[in-house]
Amino acid sequence: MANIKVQKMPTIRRLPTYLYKLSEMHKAGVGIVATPELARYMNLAEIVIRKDLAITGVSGQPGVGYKVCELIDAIRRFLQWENPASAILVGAGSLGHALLGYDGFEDYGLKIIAAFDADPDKIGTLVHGREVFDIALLAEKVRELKVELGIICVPATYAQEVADAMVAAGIRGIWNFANVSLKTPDHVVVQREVIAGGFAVLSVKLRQSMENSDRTEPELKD
Amino acid sequence: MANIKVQKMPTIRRLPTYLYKLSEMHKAGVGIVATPELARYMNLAEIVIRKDLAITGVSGQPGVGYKVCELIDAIRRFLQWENPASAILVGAGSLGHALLGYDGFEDYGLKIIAAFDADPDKIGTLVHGREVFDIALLAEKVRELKVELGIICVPATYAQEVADAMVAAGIRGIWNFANVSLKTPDHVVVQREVIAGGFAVLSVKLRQSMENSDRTEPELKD
DNA sequence: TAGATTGTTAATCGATTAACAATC
DNA sequence: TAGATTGTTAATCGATTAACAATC
Repeated sequence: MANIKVQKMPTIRRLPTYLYKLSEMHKAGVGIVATPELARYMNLAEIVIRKDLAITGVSGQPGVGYKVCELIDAIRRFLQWENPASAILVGAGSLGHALLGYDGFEDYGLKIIAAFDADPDKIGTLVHGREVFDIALLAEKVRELKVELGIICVPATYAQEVADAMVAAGIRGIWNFANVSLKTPDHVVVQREVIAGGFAVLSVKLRQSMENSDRTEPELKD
Repeated sequence: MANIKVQKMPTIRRLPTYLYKLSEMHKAGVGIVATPELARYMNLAEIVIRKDLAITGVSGQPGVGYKVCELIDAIRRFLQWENPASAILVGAGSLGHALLGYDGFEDYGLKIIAAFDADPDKIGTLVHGREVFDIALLAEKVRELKVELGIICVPATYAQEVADAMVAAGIRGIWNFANVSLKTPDHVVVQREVIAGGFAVLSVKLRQSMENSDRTEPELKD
């Protein structure tokens, strides 16, 4: 099952955004940042920012703020992004392409070093500089390259067998973009990404926004 | 600010997954589904499933289960996915391609009808059957095609100006894949998608999994 | 009637928010 | 000292889980 429950999920999900903003500030030569500025950037209340940053263990200076560098280091340490984990990606379709093309992952402790596919037309090609191998070579390559993570971008129907192959090859963590919940042994961790889930939230927000405007501006028409 | 707060977020995020599974069952001719089966599929406790389904308003039959069709309809109604909303997408890079290429959105009440980009090399091309227009034509096309939603897939630096253009053109909802929080007027709803956030969660899960195995199998070595 | 499942009510748990003292 | 911000403690709120009666 590998049913690890993570606490402070909302905070953890925001950490990459802090990291991005802080890196920008660092590049711009800014050394100190205080809660109000981050609150404005994140569109969140100040108290949320302070609680979020507390998770990393850094302490700021009352009346002043936090050291940008310290925060960057602490977030990267908290997420274990100090030395990038190497990953392989299975499924060189359009989503696979998109993930292979995203440079930002390097900053996020993720290095996708190879791709795999079952389609003979794709095997042997290069996608954003990474070779696409025959899926049959998965186990071999994973062991050879000492890969820890697997990213699944295949259609739902094939996702479980790909996961099984990854597990058999010794992978410890799976980032699953396919539309199924995977069954894996306890020592393998799975994170499922449901992009449509975000769209569902947007849809509900839209409905609420309509309802609100109906209530607050009822007689705008005449 | 448009700071709409949505309750039962976790449930809402799972609805598309139920919808997918239920549609599969429907196609396979299954008429009734009970909690235990969904619990197995979702890797969740039965009580979670029942609470999730309750949000849609359908009532099942004790001892039997829920009607698959009823659930499908109710979920689609709840999310207002009965008649698809039309959307335009800005930024025909690799992520834009991936979203344009994802067929599943049709089932999820989303119809991306056109794309926009600033790159002259991309303008005029077709991506998965949709034309890529000059970003300068955004307002015109949005009004002409009566578009309600905008999807932002441009680099963080350009995201705010794209959002401003969308708002000016009359768009009511923005799905934002760029690495910034957008500022929009109150009547415009924004949903930000931080894909790296999922990876952050995976990273924390991995750490916890390591810590667990350290604790439970301490003397495996000898 | 027996077995299975729903759906309600209550209990627990964690996350969010508020207030404010401590610190620079 | 005055102003700003941190970080702690407590209060509120909502989500998750458990127990079980009601229903088929």
